[in-house]
Amino acid sequence: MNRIQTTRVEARQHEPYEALRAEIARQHSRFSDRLKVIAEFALDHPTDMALGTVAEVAQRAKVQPSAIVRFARALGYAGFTELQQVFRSRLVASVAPSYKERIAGLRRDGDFRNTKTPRAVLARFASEGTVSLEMLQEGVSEKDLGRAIAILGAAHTIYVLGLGGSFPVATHLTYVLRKLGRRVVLLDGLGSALGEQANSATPQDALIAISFKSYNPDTKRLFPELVARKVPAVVITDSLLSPLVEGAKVVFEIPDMPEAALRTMVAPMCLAQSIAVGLTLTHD
Amino acid sequence: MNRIQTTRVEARQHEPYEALRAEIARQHSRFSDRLKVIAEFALDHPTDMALGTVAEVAQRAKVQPSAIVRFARALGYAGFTELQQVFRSRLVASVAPSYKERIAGLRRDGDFRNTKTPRAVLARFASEGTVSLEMLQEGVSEKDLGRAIAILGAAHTIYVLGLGGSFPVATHLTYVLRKLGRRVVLLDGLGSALGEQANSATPQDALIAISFKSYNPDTKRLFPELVARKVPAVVITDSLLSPLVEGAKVVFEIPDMPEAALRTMVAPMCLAQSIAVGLTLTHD
DNA sequence: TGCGTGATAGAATAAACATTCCAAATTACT
DNA sequence: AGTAATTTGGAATGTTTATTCTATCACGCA
Repeated sequence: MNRIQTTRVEARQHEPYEALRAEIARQHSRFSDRLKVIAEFALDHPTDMALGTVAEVAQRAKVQPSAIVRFARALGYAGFTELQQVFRSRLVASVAPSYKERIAGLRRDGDFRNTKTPRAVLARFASEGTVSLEMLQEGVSEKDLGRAIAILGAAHTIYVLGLGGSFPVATHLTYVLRKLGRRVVLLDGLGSALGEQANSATPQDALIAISFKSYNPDTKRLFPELVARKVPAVVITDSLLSPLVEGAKVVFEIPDMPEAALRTMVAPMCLAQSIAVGLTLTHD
Repeated sequence: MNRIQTTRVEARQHEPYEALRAEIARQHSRFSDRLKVIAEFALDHPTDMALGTVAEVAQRAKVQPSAIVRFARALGYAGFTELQQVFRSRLVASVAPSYKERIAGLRRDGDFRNTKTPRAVLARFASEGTVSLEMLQEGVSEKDLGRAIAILGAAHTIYVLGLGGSFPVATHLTYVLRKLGRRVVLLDGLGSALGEQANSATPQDALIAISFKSYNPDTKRLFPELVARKVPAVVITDSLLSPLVEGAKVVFEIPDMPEAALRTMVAPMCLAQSIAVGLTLTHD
């Protein structure tokens, strides 16, 4: 009985499931013995109801499979399968809403669809940026950050690789690192000397590479070379399937947002800055 | 809100699913075409993988059911059913919004003040970024945006001036503008030729200049020159007392945040991007 | 005690399902 | 260019799974 009240708080999020709970509670007294057993089991073990087969649920609830089906029918469903969908909706609702769902939520708030005025464009990019920052905060682990900082902190010289759309991130990172007194080489490919710029990198140095879809060809080419030369690499990219993942010591994954008008560099910039500033902590 | 954050964190700690993600990423390059498609689908739609039947998943991923099974076997599982258990474990792990998580969430929020761990640094910068994006949205007027876009839209060539800490914003703006097919000159001072780079600017062109405290000396010198030559100027800076204000046609003021550890370029980046994309609207 | 009503267990059945198999197609190799 | 090897699509297969059926059981009532 308590159970029903306490979960009420979340009722709005998974409506159908909560409605089912209420219905089961309401009908409980009218049920036959066996149905009562099943009703209690269902309220206590919603996850089992969602994922188990009829036979499994029956065994756990210590009843016959047919009783489970009768239970579903008693609640007005065509069969167990239909009832199970409701329990599954609870799982789906509880899982961390993906980028897609969050954006969908945002769109409902603002008038995102009609990106007709400059102001709306700004609003859209600002919102996307906010979401991406939130996701960044949640998605980056203390462990990865620590390892990245350790690698860069131990480096004699830090090589920064970020071309094309990622170049602003690279320049910003370079700027901050230099402000903090680090030796930094920005691999900017100036004079088509990208390879030569990276020639002096050794295993005592470190590489931090930034690249997103569609990955810059020069980045794609140079990164494996440096990895092959045993230069420890920290990577900021958009997918574990990125060409920069193989051989990297640490990978920060910043997934792209679906339906984004244009990739926002807000999160990568923020992460880069955090890594750089994080370097100062180890030296206190 | 708490729930979302904590489940994300837990998901990362939750071994089997994350291990599977890593394994899929590791093997991705070795997979055949069809298997690659499925691998990407699996990473993108874990919930579908958890709850769907082979036929459903196959349909959604636009492959044959048999390919799904082959995918599971390629990863070392006996079949799809076994693979699916791993995806289901993610759902199970994400449910259970117990008091445990709330405590974890609260502690993170409490950690906010003392910026001692890399994670706290990230949290701080991300929060600052979020705030600055909100303020940007509120502080920028439709009118200024429209005027800035009109000026840049009418320009034959757009000159972008942003040095020092603002250089990343300048490179990003340049990148986006060029993607959109604009003629852009990035005044980067390469080879100490800043003045020469700007020589060709005329009143038919436009200048967009970005600079923040402490204002870059070269920017401070060059900007008035261009204004004197009647090049219409749009400015992004931090104060109306900035050296870039005099002579500017439009000024976007993005004040520095009090107690900011380091100026975040998040808002300027976002504004720059919005202006650039806003240019496309007038041409529809 | 005997009859009737409804519940139940367990087997029977039918549907859904994952998996396997094989021919065709594509790719790699000689 | 020809052959082997791999990949792929789609139907066939065998298994699992939900559902239905029926005989039996429990219980209330006269």
